[in-house]
Amino acid sequence: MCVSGTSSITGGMESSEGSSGLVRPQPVPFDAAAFLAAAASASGPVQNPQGLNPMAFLQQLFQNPLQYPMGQPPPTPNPYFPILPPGLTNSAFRPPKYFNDPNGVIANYKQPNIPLLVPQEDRDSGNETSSLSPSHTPLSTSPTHSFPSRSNSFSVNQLVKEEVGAPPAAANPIEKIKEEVSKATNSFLSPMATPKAQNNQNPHTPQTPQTPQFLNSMMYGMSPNPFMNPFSTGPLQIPPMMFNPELAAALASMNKAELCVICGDKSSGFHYQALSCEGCKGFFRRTIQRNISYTCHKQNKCPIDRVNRNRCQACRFQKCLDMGMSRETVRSDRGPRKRKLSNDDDIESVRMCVNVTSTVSSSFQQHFGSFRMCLAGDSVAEVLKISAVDELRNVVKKFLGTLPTTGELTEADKTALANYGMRAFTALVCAMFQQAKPSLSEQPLFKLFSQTPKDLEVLSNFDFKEITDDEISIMCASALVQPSTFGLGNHQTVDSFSGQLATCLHYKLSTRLGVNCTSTLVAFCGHLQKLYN
DNA sequence: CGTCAAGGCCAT
DNA sequence: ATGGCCTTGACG
Ligand SMILES: [Zn+2]
Ligand SMILES: [Zn+2]
Repeated sequence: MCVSGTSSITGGMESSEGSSGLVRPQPVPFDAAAFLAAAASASGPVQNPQGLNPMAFLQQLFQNPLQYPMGQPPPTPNPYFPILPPGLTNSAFRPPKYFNDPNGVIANYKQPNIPLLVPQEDRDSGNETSSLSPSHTPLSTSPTHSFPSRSNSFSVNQLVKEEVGAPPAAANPIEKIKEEVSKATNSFLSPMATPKAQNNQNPHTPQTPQTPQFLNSMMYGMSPNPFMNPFSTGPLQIPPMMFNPELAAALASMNKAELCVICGDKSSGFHYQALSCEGCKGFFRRTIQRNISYTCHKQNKCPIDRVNRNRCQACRFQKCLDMGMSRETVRSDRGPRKRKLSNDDDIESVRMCVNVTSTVSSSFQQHFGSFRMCLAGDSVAEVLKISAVDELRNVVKKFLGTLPTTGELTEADKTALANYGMRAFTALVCAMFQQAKPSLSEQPLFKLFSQTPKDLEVLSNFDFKEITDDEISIMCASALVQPSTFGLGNHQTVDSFSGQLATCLHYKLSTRLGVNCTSTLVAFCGHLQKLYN
């Protein structure tokens, strides 16, 4: 069941040199007909009893082939596969009633707060900026300070817009942090990916189903927006959504939820976490707000439908609860919802990036050597001298052991990450060094590539020449910390940390590339994903 | 700015 | 009390 450390990447390939190579994992065949039959005959949300490959199901839907980006199906059946049988329209992928979620895995999924290795006590003492600056050369063009610190909109126009403001000299260290924040706001702090469908359509032509904003909620229960983490698989552990627009569209179209799950009237969206009509919404709110209790005068079995829903308040309220309406989401105080993000959070976000980056970067250089120093001098980075897969796996596991959060994973999980990510890791390192200094491709590490030369081709589309050591470290760590790894015991931690790494990379790129950081990050993530095919 | 999901309003 | 429609505020 779990990925053992022995032989999942090193296949039985005998290369002529006798060195073990990195083998591309292959997708396994999938019996789509059997799965569709099971789906058609099911009366509720379909379980995935055999742990079948979800991508193959979607492939059936869309004749064009989709690649399964993770290479292999999950080793254990995934009971949360949320595909409904055709014809079941009143579907809402919300816990607790619409998922098979007996243990509340989805309903209770939350991103944990990851403790950082860097202590935070001197957060106000103002020495932080020194760690910001070394690799941060101020943008040559005039910085864009005059943007509001938190923009509510994200548009290309705004990004492309040139600002010609004089940079205010920031003497106060805290001002410098704020300056960092505001500089990063329009690139680093804005959404990484806006998977907008092309909406240049004629308003009179039938609209192709757009991906609703709440698709993430439907797919991921209460988890945070997966679009913010390009690597996230969500608790369902399906392939990263960012690179599967078809997957998103398919699930969106299958989630045409129109009816109130309580009375069957036309629904007006989610209310108190249940798909419901205006009537049931108001009824539930009044009941909770005024703390009313009802009694059924029959057997607590009154049918609730559109015409009869007012016959018995007790049974209606009970059905509201049964269908998943939550008391907690009725606001008791009249006040507005609390905002989740503030300027302080922006500062905190930048601080997190700085801390995580410095930890990862120093550990990376300690284990694998410095990219920039290798290019500058005659010394060859240690990583390039690695000649055997087992050796690489050991160093990688040691590296993972020193990172925040992955250091706390079990040995088996670290092994799983190393096995899954080693190929991409090697490809990244080789591509970086080769691009910057072609003569280095004589080094032993490149020999591990004899079986998969295409990896370097894939990465040749990405320009690594100007890259910094910090960025390399984060990129390589990202290659290893992939939530789509199979057999993880602690998937949640990996998912979360992969998001932090992506955020760090986004931030680092923003200090070097300004407004181009987002597109660069997305491009990198896209290329990286191909290495797991 | 548009969407989602909260509360409020008020004719029925 | 109900529920169709409106306003509001957070979020992306
Ligand atoms: Zn209803
Ligand atoms: Zn009743």
